[in-house]
Amino acid sequence: MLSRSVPKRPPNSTDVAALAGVSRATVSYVFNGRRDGATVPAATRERILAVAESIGYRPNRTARALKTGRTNTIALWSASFATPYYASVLGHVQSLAQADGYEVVVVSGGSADALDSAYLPADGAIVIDKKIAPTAQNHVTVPVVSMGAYFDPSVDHVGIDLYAGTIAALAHLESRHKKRVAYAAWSGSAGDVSERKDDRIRAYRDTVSRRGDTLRWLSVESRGRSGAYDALRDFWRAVPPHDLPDAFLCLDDVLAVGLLVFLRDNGLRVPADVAVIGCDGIEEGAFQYPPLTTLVQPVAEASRLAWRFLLRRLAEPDVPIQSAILTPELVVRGSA
Amino acid sequence: MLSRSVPKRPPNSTDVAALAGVSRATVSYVFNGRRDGATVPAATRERILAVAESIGYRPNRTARALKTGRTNTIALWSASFATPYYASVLGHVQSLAQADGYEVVVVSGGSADALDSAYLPADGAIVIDKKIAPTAQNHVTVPVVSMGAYFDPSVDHVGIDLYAGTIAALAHLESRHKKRVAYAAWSGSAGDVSERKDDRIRAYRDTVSRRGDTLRWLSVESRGRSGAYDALRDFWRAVPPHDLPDAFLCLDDVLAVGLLVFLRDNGLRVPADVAVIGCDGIEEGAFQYPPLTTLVQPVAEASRLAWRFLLRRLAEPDVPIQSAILTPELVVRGSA
DNA sequence: TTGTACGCGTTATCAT
DNA sequence: ATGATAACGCGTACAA
Repeated sequence: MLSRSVPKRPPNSTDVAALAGVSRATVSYVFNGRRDGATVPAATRERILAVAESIGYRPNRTARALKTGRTNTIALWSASFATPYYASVLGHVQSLAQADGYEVVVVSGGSADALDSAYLPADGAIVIDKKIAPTAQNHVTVPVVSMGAYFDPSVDHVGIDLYAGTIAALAHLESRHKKRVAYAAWSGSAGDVSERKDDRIRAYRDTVSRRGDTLRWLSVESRGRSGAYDALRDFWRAVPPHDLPDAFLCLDDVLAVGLLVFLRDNGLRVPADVAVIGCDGIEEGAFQYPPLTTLVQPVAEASRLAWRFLLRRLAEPDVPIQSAILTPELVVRGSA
Repeated sequence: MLSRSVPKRPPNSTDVAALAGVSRATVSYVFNGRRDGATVPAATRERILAVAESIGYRPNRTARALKTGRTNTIALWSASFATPYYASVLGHVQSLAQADGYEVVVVSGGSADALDSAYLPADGAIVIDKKIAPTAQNHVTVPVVSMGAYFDPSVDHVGIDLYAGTIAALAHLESRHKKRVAYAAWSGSAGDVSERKDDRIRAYRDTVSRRGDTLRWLSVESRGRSGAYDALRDFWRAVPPHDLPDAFLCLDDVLAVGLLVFLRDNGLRVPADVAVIGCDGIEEGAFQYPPLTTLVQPVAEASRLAWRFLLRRLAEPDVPIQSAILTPELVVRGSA
């Protein structure tokens, strides 16, 4: 006969109740208190806690969730978490949530359907740079906080106004006498870069058009620094020398780094020959050569607000739409 | 009378059953099939699916989890997700898991207790660079796959043998006639750097001692590139010039970048005056100036294996310990 | 303090 | 071959 007992069923409240000589209700009250404010006598309470401790009892989260309708989990949705900017948002949100007793489940790709309250075990969601709101069409039934540069104003949101920021960046380039500013962005699925609704792109389009300058686009197919590097290599071959840009405004810092390194590798002086401005403010940029001038997004603040909005909404489902618009800061370093 | 109905309770299987004129069991069979292989006739099946679709029914994940004991969620544990290497692991694991119908909940910090199966809604966990195994002491009751350079061989694991890799890096430095190699690491909580059990540090200690060379340590208090930068600044001031290292081996690439930039900023030639070797192989390193020589960890492969091990363990709890040890590759670029 | 209904899907067992 | 009945998983919270 093996001493190893049969695969142990985790202890449940019935076990605790039996061993402590009380009912399951009392066990529950010890762990959760009760609505009416009444309190379990210290003696019983201690006894129950002692038993629970000794057999390693902890209330089953799933059962609790089924009964209360709360999972104490939120979803964080972004295109990718392997990207420094989103990774940093995750870092912030996760530590805020964890501090308040919530778990964070990460979701990326897929459709809005994935935010189905029944299907995804989450009480709410923070969605980054994507317009997802509960509608009749999709299955999104949990409260959503929309966050980032591309946000949905019809739900709680923490927007970041990159329109104004981009204009500031363009003004900066103008002050440095840059005449041929190009915009560089990942091509993605959202149609041609030049027609994207992104605030950065709109601001570039509006401003440059108003000035009567030519719109110049660099569309980068493949994600990552090397994707940007390769795209610029091809671009540099394809475009006639007299028509090459003297500055690049980039959708994000990762892209900017790719361009920067290509320019460096090819003996072009940055910013004298070609200036580069990024967006996001990831630490890596400040450690580039030259250090990247960039539009710094207030990630910490945005995360804090997003989390606060979501927590509030969970507590008070009927509060009016919560809104905050933050502004990025143009940090001028060496690259422009 | 408002047309807005009362806050809608999400539809459940009883609703579907009623509208389709069948029992809840049949509804369930349509969604899950039945054990005995019997099949629901096409006619009824279509009817049920149509009803379900029309009222937006989807099986409640929590109830399902309570009954089956499966959440279809796994936990991924690491020290931080805001760091490029861990972020990249997350990216891989998340997309693998999602493809197999699992959600990923991210956990960091805290104690092993957080992996309590009852407390954390997860069927299993992948733990990176941390020794956490189910023991009598903690509440870890779910299967754990230990992954990374610092792993636990008593459970399923995908180890990365940085001992051998570090020796290769040291050999490389020797071939470049570097005589005074220092090891740079984050100080962290695990005691003095020089006494850490990390394979990289052990390999450095063993090798350099055997050669009869001096062990040189740079302990970095504050995380991030700028933490490393500042630490090296202080170090450079404190150490007498004739005793300064001519090479740094770094615990990871982020640290290496910080050192690299300090050296660059201070007119030291890399690698001629001081060589730098990192560890991890994050893309950023290849885009540094000079490009970072580094020990590249096989993240994609390791993630794939970890996920496969976990899936297997969930399906067959009793398989013998699954083990894989991968080797990193020293990629020589400009910095050493 | 306790008995008990409830949240909701699953599945073994029983009935046509 | 089809489908229904009912017990079950586990904690919560109301009525007593």
